[in-house]
Amino acid sequence: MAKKDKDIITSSTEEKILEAARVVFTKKGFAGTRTRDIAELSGINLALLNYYFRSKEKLFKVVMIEKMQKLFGVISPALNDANTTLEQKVTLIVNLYADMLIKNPDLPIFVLRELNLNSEAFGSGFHPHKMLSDSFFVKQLKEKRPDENPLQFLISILGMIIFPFIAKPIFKKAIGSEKAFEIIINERRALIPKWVSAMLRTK
Amino acid sequence: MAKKDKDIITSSTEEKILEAARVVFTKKGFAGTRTRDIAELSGINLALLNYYFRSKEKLFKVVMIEKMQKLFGVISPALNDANTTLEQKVTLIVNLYADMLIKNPDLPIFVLRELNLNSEAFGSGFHPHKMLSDSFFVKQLKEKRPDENPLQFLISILGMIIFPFIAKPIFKKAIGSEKAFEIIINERRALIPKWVSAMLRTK
DNA sequence: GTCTATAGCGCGATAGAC
DNA sequence: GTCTATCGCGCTATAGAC
Repeated sequence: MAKKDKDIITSSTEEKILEAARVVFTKKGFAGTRTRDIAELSGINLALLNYYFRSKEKLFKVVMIEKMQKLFGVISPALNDANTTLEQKVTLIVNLYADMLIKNPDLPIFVLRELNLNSEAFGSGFHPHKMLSDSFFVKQLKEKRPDENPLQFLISILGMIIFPFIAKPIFKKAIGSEKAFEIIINERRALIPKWVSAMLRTK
Repeated sequence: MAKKDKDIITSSTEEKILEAARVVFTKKGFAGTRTRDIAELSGINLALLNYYFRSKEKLFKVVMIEKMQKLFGVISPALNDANTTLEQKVTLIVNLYADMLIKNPDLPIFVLRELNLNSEAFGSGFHPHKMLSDSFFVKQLKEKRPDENPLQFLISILGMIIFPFIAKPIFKKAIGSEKAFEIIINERRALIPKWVSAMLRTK
């Protein structure tokens, strides 16, 4: 037991800081965030934040890794299920993302924003591209479409379900309320699998 | 002639500052940018930046409006051409975006990042959703698919062509070089129109 | 118009009492 | 562990000479 039992008996203060950090970093990005705002929101003092996490950057990295795992880990079980067809996997992936992203609409723009701003700083440790490329899903795509790059389908599927959350500020006015946005997303749960099936049938 | 001829005889200094501002703001975002960096890159002094643009924020807004027009304006002529079919429009839109985004790969993440960070600050003046919703392209979509929301197709088409540029840091390692990325995008010039045609034929 | 110098403030981080 | 107070730096913006 190398890590003590910090995972089980989580320090309440540490968790309060983390929870506030998640909110503020997500909303304002790393550069736009002031540690004072995190301290205030968590109801503790600025000094305590540095006592627990040493620096703004170290605190950010904890949040960033969490968020990346959330964004890419969600579909991991679906990608590698040997007992489902290609079409079933697409349906599952789309629905898993729809569920998770409706609850966490800012997650994709947060992760992709920070990855683009700081290309190298967070490359270590977590490799989403391997998770995708080595998946059973990609293997099935190759079998069905041996002459095409499976990445092309992958990009399209992820783009169709994730992009609306990133481009929300643009479509917001065309859509109206938050509720209307959710209706659009919920419609896509059925539309995208139907579309992808059609894409997989083209010659 | 209300605007003088500034459009023609552009002040060299002003343009030098603007050009540097485009580079730095795009790379680091508004919050991550220091006006000192812009001054240094443009080869002028920090004071001169404020002399021409009054403040960091005002300079940013100039750049932001430019970039938004570039991102959403490219397809404007294609969207409203009364003499092309739905399929032809899709092909044109995809190719116009591929051309422009290969030359400006950071443009989408820049605009969407800043719009998401500052939802209200840049809403005034430019309304991409109207450009899209009121277009002849959407009218044609409605005719072909009267029972479906044309926005659903629009989101998918834009997502398929724009998303890879936003998610580049993720796929980068799976793809390899910059050249390989461009090959993927160039393949999509033919793939996406073919796929969208199939989508439009589904029942 | 362009520069140097600096005002004035807000930031991340720390010292040190409790 | 938690606080108050403060350091020291770097930022945007401006004053003022040329």
